[in-house]
Amino acid sequence: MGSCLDKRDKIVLSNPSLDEAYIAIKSGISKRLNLVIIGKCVVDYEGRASSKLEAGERIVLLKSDGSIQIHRPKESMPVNWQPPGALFKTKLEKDRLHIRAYRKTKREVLEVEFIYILVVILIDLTDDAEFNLYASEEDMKRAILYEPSLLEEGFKPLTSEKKVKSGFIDIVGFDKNNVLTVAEIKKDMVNRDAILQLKRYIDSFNLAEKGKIRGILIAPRLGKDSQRLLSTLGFEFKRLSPQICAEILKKKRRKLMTEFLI
Amino acid sequence: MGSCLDKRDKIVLSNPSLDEAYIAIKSGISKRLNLVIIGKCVVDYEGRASSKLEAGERIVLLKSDGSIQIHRPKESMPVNWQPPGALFKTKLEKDRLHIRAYRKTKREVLEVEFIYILVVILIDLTDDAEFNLYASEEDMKRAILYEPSLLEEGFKPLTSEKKVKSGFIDIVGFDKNNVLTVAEIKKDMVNRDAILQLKRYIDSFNLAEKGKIRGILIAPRLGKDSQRLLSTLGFEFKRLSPQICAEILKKKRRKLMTEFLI
DNA sequence: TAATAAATGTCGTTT
DNA sequence: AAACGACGTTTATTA
Repeated sequence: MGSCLDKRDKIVLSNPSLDEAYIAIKSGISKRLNLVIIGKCVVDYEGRASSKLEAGERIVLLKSDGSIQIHRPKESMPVNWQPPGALFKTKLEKDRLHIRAYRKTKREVLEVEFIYILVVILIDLTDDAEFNLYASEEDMKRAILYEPSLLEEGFKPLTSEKKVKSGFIDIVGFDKNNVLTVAEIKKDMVNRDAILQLKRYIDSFNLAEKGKIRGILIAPRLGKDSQRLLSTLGFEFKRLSPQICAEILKKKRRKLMTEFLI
Repeated sequence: MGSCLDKRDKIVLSNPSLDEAYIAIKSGISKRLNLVIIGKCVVDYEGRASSKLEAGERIVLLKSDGSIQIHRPKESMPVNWQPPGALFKTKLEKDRLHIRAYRKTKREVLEVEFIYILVVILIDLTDDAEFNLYASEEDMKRAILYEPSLLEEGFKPLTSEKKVKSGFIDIVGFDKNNVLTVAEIKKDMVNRDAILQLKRYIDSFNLAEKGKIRGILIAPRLGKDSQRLLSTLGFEFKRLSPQICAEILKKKRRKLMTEFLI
């Protein structure tokens, strides 16, 4: 019935016939778009367990990575789903629109059988943003500059960012024995790349200094395989979780607020 | 821009202005409808943890029970969410449409800040259907270990899992005549593969024992073609439905709870 | 590929 | 509201 087609790869159908919906959904799946389908359906699942959901009106999400979720009007979790990597097939049969999601690896099948459809949306979404739980690397750096003992007792940071040939160094300062110390922060596990990056930074200091430089990798975890490379290069690892940094920053904000009020 | 209003309590807006979207969303929240909002947004969460998601295009689901989920175009789990019982508030400010979901009990706040909106759907969905989940093979095994008579009167199971060369045996024990008994569970029909798997398990016992071993296949059904192979190998079939196991386990949970209280 | 541990787990049940 | 267990848990990491 209602249909809107824009410059963007987007189609919105309101109260489509099953035929119209079928054509749209089939094309959406083949184009790997994201689909939202709202309608009355029956859902069957067969795999690790089996389930049967009788007819009712639901919101179905098909994502471009091959994941599917069936949402009832209540409850935060989908009543049925299939993780990424499922293969979608759709067909029109006996006045029902079927969507199947297979997962070969686990031998799981999810089938949604639509009796009528209220809305169909096909849309191409762009989302490359970073998701930071607790604190970003930037936040971790801020926390260390505010509370240098997070890195080590007696650590004295220099300017927050020092440019060297190969990029920007996260943290530069002097330890309690006044030894030049360079640190690289990672919000996830330290891997080979992070260690080599720190090496490039340290190599870019001039030769005279190089012997006296401490290299430290700061991260919540050290990859098992990275331990050896770390030792080889003579670097150190300091465990620091984004959670703790987030709390330090929260405390800092509170402190600033209090001081302001005095 | 595009808008469709039908007899049913349903509104679909395609490419609305933030003002149009705001009016619709506000009314949808107050009427406790289900909302689907697609658009570019920034998401902040502060509560048990904290998180920040930079701008990107996402699908946001607001349900009538006060739950909210933000879905990125990939990944089956929402990147941010709030369980049922949250309080939704929306406001228009500085060319941004804000939606906040508070959970007083856990002191959690989720904020979605829309930069532009591609689609808004308000819809009243009806879904009173029953959802039935039937047991998995693992559940069937648990049920038999809890209530061995499901397999046979007088059956005494041994350890829950016995490792043999070819894998793990589902059930091992002694029958009422103290004959060693090995059972393979299938939640569907018994087929050729299941029977041969049981054979491999039994073959992996040492020769001296082998003569005295009973082999039993436990499943809701026995495949027509499998009867002959079963007889040839001297195995038996015990009908057991996942539904019954599911009920036994439910009873067990209740009983454990009661015993705990004594 | 399988085993193990953590999760803003969620969900139901009972205290 | 808090505690405990189960889940088609999911997700990530390690062997």
